[in-house]
Amino acid sequence: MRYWLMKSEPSDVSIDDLAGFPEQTVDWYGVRNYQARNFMRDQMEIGDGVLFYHSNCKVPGVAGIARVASLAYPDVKQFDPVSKYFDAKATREQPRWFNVDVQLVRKIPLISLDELRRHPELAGMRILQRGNRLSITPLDPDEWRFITTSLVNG
DNA sequence: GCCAACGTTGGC
DNA sequence: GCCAACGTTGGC
Repeated sequence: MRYWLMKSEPSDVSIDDLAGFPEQTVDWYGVRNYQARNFMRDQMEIGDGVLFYHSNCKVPGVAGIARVASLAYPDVKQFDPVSKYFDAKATREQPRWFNVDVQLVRKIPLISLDELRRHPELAGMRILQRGNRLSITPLDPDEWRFITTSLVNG
C-alpha cells in the first residue's frame, strides 16, 4: 500500500468533474513523463491512496482524496491521431505510455499550497521542493496520515 | 503572461 | 555521449 499525489489541471479534470464521472472514476491519461509513467506502471496497486491536487489554477492545492482503482494499462490517447497526447512512435504492440484509473473517495475543503507549506511535518513533500514539476509523486505514509487526518479534520 | 527550472531532442 | 536549443510546467 503506497500513497501518491497526482496533479490535475482543473480546467482539464477538476474534482467536481471527477465526482460527476461514472463510478466517480477517471483514466489518468496524458502523462508524458517517464518517471511519472513508471510510478503508475511499476509501483501503483489497486487501493493505493491518492491526493487529488489542483495545479496551474488560481488556488493550487489538494482538492480531494482518491484511490488507485486499476493497475496500469496502455493510455488510449497515444494511439489517437487527433489527440494532443498522440505519440507517433507508440504502437499497440509496443505502447509507450500507461495510465491507471483513479476513483474519488471524497472531496475535501481545499488545502491550499500555502497551507501545505505552513506545516513542518510536510517540509519533505516533493511538491514543495523548489523546481519540482513531476505530476505524480510518492507520499510518505506520515505525510498522508497528517494531511488526511490532521489537516482534513482540523 | 512571465519566467525559472527542468526534460527532451538532435546535431556533432 | 555531450550539450545547446527548444518545449513544457506551474507558481506567481
